[in-house]
Amino acid sequence: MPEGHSVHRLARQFQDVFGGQRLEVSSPQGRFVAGAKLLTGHTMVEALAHGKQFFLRFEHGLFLHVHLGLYGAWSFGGDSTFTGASSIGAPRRIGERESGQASDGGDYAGPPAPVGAVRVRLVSDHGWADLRGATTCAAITAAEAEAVLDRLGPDPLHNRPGDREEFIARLRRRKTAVALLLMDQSVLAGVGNIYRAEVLFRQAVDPWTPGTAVDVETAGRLWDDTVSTMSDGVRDGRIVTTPPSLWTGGAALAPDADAHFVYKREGMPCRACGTLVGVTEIGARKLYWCPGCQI
DNA sequence: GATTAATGCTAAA
DNA sequence: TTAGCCTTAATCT
Repeated sequence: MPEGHSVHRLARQFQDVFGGQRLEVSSPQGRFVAGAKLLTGHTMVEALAHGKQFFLRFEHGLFLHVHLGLYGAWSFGGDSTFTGASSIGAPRRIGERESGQASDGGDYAGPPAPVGAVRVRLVSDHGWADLRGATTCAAITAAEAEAVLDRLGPDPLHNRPGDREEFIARLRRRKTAVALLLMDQSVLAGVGNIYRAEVLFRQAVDPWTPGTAVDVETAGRLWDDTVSTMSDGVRDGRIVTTPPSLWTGGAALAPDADAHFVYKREGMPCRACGTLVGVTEIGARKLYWCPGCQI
């Protein structure tokens, strides 16, 4: 379920806590035993994210490739060089949250016994990470990693030179509905169902507009707003697309009920115009939108 | 205790 | 277009 911002946070956390560390790699669940053998005992030199694809590069040239899919998640723990145990990925209660077994003392005695179906366990001298429920988990070569990246569109969280123009071109090349194109990872890498709905609302774009009918200026605004809202998501560790003025009680943090404009708000009045928010299925996913604002 | 839905994607039909 | 993947939390009986 995580969108791109969660995967970028993962890459940052893996770089911080495992970068340059020699890792023991195992598969308590048993489904990744062969891959684990190829990686165990090697040093993780770099953690990378592009869209929702996640890679760990090891010093001998192989990569661990992970895609969390709909319900994958990592959980962590370790000694004081870790910021405390946490989990990132599918919601374990509300968004991403601390999983509660932080060990902040200096008496780290190794990882706990695996709970549930742990596909991969990584263990360093200072901590551990467990992966559950991922769609993709593989040990691959540099060429194979390159092939995965080649299929993807620009990632708004990288926002490299030329990315904005590339997105605009890819969006306007196809007559598919813009709501589908925003979730097409070859057009835009990292956006999922929440950012899709929220950015379309914020930019007042009709979700059924064909890509070919989106003007350059509007396409540019979609990119810019995606960069902005997803960057906030990386910083906050949750998706908040509403401004503080809409948070009840003047709260410093957005209450969950106030965090979105349309996502999961079907039947409730639009925060801007009062029209009831609608929901429909498109591409086997739910699309939320305001029939009043997004003409 | 059983069922369903979820921030996703692939491959088969 | 549909089934399936494989996990958890929330929502039912």
